[in-house]
Parts: sequence; C-alpha cells; structure tokens
Amino acid sequence: MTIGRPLQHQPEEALKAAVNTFWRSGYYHTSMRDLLDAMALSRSSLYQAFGNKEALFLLALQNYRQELLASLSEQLDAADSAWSFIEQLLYSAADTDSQQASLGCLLFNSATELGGEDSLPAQTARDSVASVTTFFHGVIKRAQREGSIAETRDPQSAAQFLTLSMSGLRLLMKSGASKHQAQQTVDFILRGLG
Amino acid sequence: MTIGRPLQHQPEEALKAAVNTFWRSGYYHTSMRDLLDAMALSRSSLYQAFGNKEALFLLALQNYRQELLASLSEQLDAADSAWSFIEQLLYSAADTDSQQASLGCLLFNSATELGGEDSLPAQTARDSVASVTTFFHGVIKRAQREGSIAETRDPQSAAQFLTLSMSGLRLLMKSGASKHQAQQTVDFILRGLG
DNA sequence: TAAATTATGTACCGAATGTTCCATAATCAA
DNA sequence: TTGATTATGGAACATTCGGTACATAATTTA
Repeated sequence: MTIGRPLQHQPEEALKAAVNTFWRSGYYHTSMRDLLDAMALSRSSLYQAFGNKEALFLLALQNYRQELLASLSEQLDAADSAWSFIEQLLYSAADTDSQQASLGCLLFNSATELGGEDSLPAQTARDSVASVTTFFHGVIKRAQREGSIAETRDPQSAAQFLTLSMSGLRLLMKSGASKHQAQQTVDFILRGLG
Repeated sequence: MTIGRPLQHQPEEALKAAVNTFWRSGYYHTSMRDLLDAMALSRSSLYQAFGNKEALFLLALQNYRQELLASLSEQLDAADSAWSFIEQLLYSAADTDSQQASLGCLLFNSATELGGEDSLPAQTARDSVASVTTFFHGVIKRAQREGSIAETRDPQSAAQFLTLSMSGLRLLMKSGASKHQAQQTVDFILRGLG
C-alpha cells in the first residue's frame, strides 16, 4: 500500500474532463477555473496531480491522440478493407450532428490555434497531426496492396491528402454545412484518392 | 471641415495592424495591450474609434474577408481560365514559406477557434467561410462552362470541396509539411475536382 | 499511539484582463 | 476671444488570470 492520504478523485476521469474542456474552449481560452469546475477537484489537488496548465494540456493532448488512434485502429480492424474503412471514416465525419460538429477535432483545433509557436504545446499539437498522417500512411499502403488505390500514387502524399480532408471536413461542419452537403463533398475526396 | 480635434492616426492603417494581430494570435489570446502596441494609438483613441475588442475584431474580420475576396477576384480575372485559376490558387497555397504558413487564414482560424459559439464574432467567422465557398461556387460554374469540370458534378459540393481543401492545406502547412509534399498533395485535390 | 507521508481546502499573491473616467489638447464656428 | 466639439493621455476600476503557501485531514508504518 502507498503511504499517506489516499486520492479522493480518479485521475483518469479528471483527465477526461480536462480533455473535454480544452476541446470545447481551446488552450488559451480555457481557464484554470473552468478546469477546476469540470474536473471537480480543488486547486491544490489539480496542481499536485497534474503540475500546471501547460502540463495538463500536454497530458490532455496525449490522451486524446492515444484514444483517437486506438479508435481508428479498431475501426480499421473491423472494416472489410482499407478502402471501406476510409469510406466509413469520411462518411461518418460528414454525418456528425451540429453539436458534435462544433467541437471539431482537438488535434486540428490545437494545431490551428497554436500555429507556429515554438512552445511545447504547439510542437506537440503539430506532432499529433503528423501522427494521424502516419496512421493514414499505413492505411493507404494497405489499400494499395488490396488494389483499391493505384500503386503509382505516392502513399505519403495520399496520407497527407486524407489528413487534409479530415481537417477540412471538420471545418466545413463547424461552419454550418449540412450533413447532406457534406456527404456529397466526401465523394470528391474519395474521387481524388481512388 | 469637421469640427473638433483632428485624428492623429490613420484608421485604415490601424485596422490593418489589428488584422495582423488577430491573425497572429487569434481572438481570445490577443489582448488589448497587443492591439494598442500594434496599432500605435492610445487606449482612448482605440475605444473612441473602434468601440471595443469585439467590435474591432468584427471590423478586422470584415476587412480581411473583403481584401481576400478582392484579391481572389483579381487573380481570377488575370487567369487564362477558371481551371488554371484553381491550379494556381492551390499551388501557391502549397508554396508558402513556413513563416507565412504558420499564420494560416484568419477566416479558417477564427471559425476553428470560435467553433459553435453563438456570439457575433463566431457567426461572422462562419459566414465569412461561407462567403469564400460562394465565391468558389462561381468559379466552379465557370469551369463547367469552360469544359474543365463535368457538368454532372454538383457545383455547390465542388465549391465546398475547394474550401475544404484550402483550409486543409493551411493546416498541413501549419503542421510542418514541406512545400514539396504539399505540392504533391495538391495533385490529389485537383484529381478529385476535375 | 506517534511519526511519517500524502492529499485537500482555503486564503492569498502579483500580474494581466477589458473597460471607463476625466482632465487636457486641438480644432472649427461665431 | 469664446464656446462647441472631438481626440488624446493617463490614471483608475473591478475582475480574472495562473500559481503559491500553509494549515489541516487522512492514511500507513513503526
């Protein structure tokens, strides 16, 4: 057993709440008060358990990315083929209700907000976007092996095109595009890829 | 002549400085001090001339959108065809140096940052993105008349795909993609569109 | 029970936030 | 020159910001 007074909160739950708060409001516009309320713990506990705002944000980004990539891998494994995974991914992104659409993706949001800063949060945000592209790279190569994408296409560029498309789709949904319009727009993406 | 003490600043110049400041740091993370320094005027003058932070941001957004659409129209007029305009637009977006790339586009940045807020700045940001799509709509229809895009394609969806692609390209560049990679990625966009 | 250790609650800190107030400066009309 | 009008400079405002200090609570070990 560990010595000392036991934790009165569940760090995983608290971190999830922090993720959602940063997701909703971004890095700078999220205040420590917002986080305290959402995570339901006291100032001391937050600083003791997570360090400070920047450290908590880094943890949140890391947690979000990890869960995102895990979810993507899961969906990929469940799909009939790499190509049908891509189709489902895009169409489901175009099918989000306006509430969820207004959130977008924390990684894309953060990379956009922090732009070209050389801070650790900014670097981490950029790296996270790159890690999504890396995942897509594997998907593209599998699609090429399966014959649904020509071997002649550069898989790295194709992966970047997929990342570009996902982030663009998030922005379209945020900007108020309807599900119907978004789904038709996905057809252009698939046409570019195939 | 107007009565009273004359202005000691040029409102157009000051507004441009405000645009650049919001562009670099976003809405919330830009402080009034940042704006005062960049615009080179006193607190009183700023509030007298532009109202408050929100009103100034709305003016900045409006000014940026107006200049952007004017620049796009100019490039369109100078191009040999709608299709070559689109090509040049995308390739030049892929050719920005990392300094400029880190800024992205103020309209996309703002729509991303303000997300699903029902505030006036958020609405204006969404509307501005929509106005870009509307401009692209005209370009697409012209390209269809000129025979470079099939008449069977829905011009509204194609226009949204172009907006999606531009915003996605901005994010890719922000996230550190090289010019070379970005140019290859543009080929996928053009393939999807044509 | 006593000591050691860790977590929590609360008061507090200086700095920064956006905004307002008021005296003063600079112009035009009378 | 006087009065009206508008712009500017700077002090001041209440609030919020992220972060710290310290006393106290709750647990394990001895």
